[in-house]
Amino acid sequence: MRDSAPRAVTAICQALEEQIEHGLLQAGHKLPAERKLSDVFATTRITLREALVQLEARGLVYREERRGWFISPPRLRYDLNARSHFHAMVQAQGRNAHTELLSAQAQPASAAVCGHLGLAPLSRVFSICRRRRIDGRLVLYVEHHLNPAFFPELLEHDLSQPLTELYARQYGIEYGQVRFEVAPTALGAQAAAALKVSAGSPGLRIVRVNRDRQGQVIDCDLEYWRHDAIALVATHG
Amino acid sequence: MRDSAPRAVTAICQALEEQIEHGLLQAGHKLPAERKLSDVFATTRITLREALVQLEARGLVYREERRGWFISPPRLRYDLNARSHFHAMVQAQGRNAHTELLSAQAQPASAAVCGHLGLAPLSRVFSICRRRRIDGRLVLYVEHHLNPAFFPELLEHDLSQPLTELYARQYGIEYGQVRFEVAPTALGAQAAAALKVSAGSPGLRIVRVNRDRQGQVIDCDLEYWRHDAIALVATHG
DNA sequence: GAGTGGTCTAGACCACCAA
DNA sequence: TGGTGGTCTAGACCACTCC
Repeated sequence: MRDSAPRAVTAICQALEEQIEHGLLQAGHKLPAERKLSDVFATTRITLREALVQLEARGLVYREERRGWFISPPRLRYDLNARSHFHAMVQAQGRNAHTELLSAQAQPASAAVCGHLGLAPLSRVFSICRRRRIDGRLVLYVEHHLNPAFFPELLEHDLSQPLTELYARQYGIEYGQVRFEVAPTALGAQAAAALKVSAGSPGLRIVRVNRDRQGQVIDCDLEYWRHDAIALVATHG
Repeated sequence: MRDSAPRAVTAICQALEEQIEHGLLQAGHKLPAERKLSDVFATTRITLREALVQLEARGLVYREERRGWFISPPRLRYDLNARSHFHAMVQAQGRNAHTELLSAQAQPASAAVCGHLGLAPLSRVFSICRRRRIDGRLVLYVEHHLNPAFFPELLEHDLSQPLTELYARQYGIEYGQVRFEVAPTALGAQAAAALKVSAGSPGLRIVRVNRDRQGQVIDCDLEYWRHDAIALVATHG
């Protein structure tokens, strides 16, 4: 409980933290190479990396696979009450949003997805995978799984536009009730690769199950966020 | 992206995972010593520990400071819509809840707490620190900060009982609107010590700002959860 | 091609927990 | 008191990024 002689890791964390707080290192700025930093702090790479991993856990720095360590930008505020989509949310906070389509296909749904959508096992669904950036930084890997009953000929349409617009314009569907499930977990292989983070790094998993105005489940989203990229906000009562 | 020869860490993770899935290792069960495990997998402690840290990030195992590694129990479902308190929530899920009072005092509030409560800087508040267990496992460190205007002579009362009951019985106060802020982060020194986890391990921070039926802010809670102990659930619209 | 991060080895000492 | 986890050292090789 006592720190008579503070650990090396703690000392490194505090030093870097102070630099960040005083603005000497700014959001998005790249840190020096690990070997250089371990020289600066007169320690080994292993020890230095442990300090960086702790700062990563606290959300002060992040890494891009094989590219190095960077100073984290502020978290996006994700309001569960608001009915807005990613781009609107990001732009409302004065930041730049970008979405990239990774894949779109009809395929048999996983057991979990069948459960969320209330479909029979092995039902086919439309699955759309995308990744999203805020100010250029990869922050979100998301799989949309759509109940095909509501979306005939889905794959014929332009899927690079916001889905909510496609829903409204092509199918006359608008969101009603939304159910969220949120749990901190490690990013799986797919999400990690898409976000260019090392497999097993911490993330936040958000499952959205969306209903239309009549209360029917129309689709579900599996979102995998960099853990330090968002802060959820919700009001109840 | 390819795993021609899977990493040692990955192989260890998969082996342990399989044991857990097949029920050979059950919730709460303690794993063998790190040195023994590193022998079993013919690797070094460093490598073995990295595998354990990854499983920890995924919520499959957890550790208690200086006591070893254990298999994680299922997550508690924390329903943001429900108005129930910790004990009711835990018991409703067939598990055993326990609360321990760590401290209770009147003190100047931090800047963040003043902001949440809408008080002038350096206002005095009642601060109550507790830690909570599920089935004996430490999972939550929480600080309650109460606006003293609503709670005259608070410290005279029995603070080991559920606060909601105290509010209702002694002060005639019931919760109205609740606002949540949720962010994954590392556990701070205080929370880590209280939960007996190594400082800097991953956690989930939840801030609750509670209003009464008239819409006045009466208190706020700063909750620090073991990251693998809960899954949030919320419904909107 | 140089330099970087990702991964791994083979030890060591200390503080603390349990017996 | 013996064994454990927490911490740290001093290297190494490889795959990839970036120039």
